Amino acid sequence: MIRPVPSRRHAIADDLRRKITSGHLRAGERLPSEAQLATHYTVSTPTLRSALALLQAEGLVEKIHGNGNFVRRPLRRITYAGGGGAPATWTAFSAPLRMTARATNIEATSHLTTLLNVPPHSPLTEVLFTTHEGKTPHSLAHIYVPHDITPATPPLPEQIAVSLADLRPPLSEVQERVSARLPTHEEATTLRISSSLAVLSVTRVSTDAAGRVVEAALLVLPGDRADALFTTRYVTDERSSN
Amino acid sequence: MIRPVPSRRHAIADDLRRKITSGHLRAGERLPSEAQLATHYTVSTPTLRSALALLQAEGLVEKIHGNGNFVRRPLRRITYAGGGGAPATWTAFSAPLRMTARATNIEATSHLTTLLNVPPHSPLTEVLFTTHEGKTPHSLAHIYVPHDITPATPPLPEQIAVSLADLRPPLSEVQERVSARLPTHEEATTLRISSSLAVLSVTRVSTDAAGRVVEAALLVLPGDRADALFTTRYVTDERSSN
DNA sequence: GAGTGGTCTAGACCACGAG
DNA sequence: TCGTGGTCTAGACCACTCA
Repeated sequence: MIRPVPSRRHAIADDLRRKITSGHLRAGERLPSEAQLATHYTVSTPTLRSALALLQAEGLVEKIHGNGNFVRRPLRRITYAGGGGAPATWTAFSAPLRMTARATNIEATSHLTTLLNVPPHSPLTEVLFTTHEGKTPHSLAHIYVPHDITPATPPLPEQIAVSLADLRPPLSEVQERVSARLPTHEEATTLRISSSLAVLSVTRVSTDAAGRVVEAALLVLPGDRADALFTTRYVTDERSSN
Repeated sequence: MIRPVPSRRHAIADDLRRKITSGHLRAGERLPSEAQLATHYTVSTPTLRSALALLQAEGLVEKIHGNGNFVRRPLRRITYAGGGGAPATWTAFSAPLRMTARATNIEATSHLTTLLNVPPHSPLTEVLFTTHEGKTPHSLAHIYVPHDITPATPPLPEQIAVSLADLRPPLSEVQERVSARLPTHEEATTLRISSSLAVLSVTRVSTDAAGRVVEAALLVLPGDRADALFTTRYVTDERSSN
């Protein structure tokens, strides 16, 4: 049942992977051109390219059109902390990364109406976040908040956190749906990842005590450097202290 | 910035996708052979195959070597309910699917020792679960339990649930780490999915009130038909400021 | 054995990036 | 402009499935 022929592209990918992980090829270094590699391994270009595609899908190699193939720098792993949590951890990323935000006012359409449980054309504030480590993007987030909840002033993530923490009917439930999929073309280019590298997609819906959806967030995290952590604690019924 | 050339393979994939979703090609139906499709679209076989690879990665098409390409049956979506929860929902899947289990006694090695926080060579019970809908596998789970916790009798999931629910130091914390990645070759063949289809990987660690790890589970779910749901409820402190 | 998909070749031509 | 990767061709041969 086990395939005895590892196929050339896997053999080549294994060899290159070993050279990368063992340090013979260093982070950020440019690989020889595909033509050179093809002659070195005595395979045709399509075969060599399929070998590189494997490494690209693993996040080990980054291809830059017209420039070359590069050993991907080992990026800091980021952990999305689920469960909302205290306002201090609302940004939900364990490490402080450079963050950019851009806000626009939109009207609810299609799936946003069902997600936020609002009538069509309701005014919403859409905030697009991206986090970066250096020049490389780390994550992508679309956050939607009903317009009357958004502070009129700059929509930084902390602002939203404060707004949500100060809600008069306080936040009562956070629901997070997590799925794994391949990125859309837009996500792949924005995150600078291969379109064959899996992404972690988190849809977060926060509801206040009155049952109103006060925030919906669509997060996209590259699978090779991000994961999500959910911790559930049980209060044992023997009301065990603090 | 927008690519004006949709490339042949995308055009072909779009056409086939439309035919599938619109019902012109029905679920379970076999597509024309790759050679026929290639002549129909007047492209070479590698080009046509790369178009099929796109659909395969989306979970729309299943390739069966030596047999043909088939329209994938729309499978029931399964939702993994996070947070452990009551024993009744311990199996953590919303729909009752056919489930098979196989148990073996092993000794803790490498990352299992760190995961379960036990010394090397500790006796463990490993249970391998697979869930099926009909003939197609739906999920894959490796569950590890310290040997002295496992009931000596058949290791069905309910048994484990009961064992954990009856622990004398009760279960106090469940931690779940979720990531998105491509499947290993073994996972891809076991789940009968393309190795380019993302999977959702959940590592669950359950700890009792004494701080002992009583269960570790490694779950693998196909990204095209599974997601994980986490719900966090807040006990609102009613003397909040106004 | 007939027909299917899986892998690979040895080129060609196009699109992009840097100098 | 030049070298890079991106796409595609028109085959060949192998491996698998089913009758």
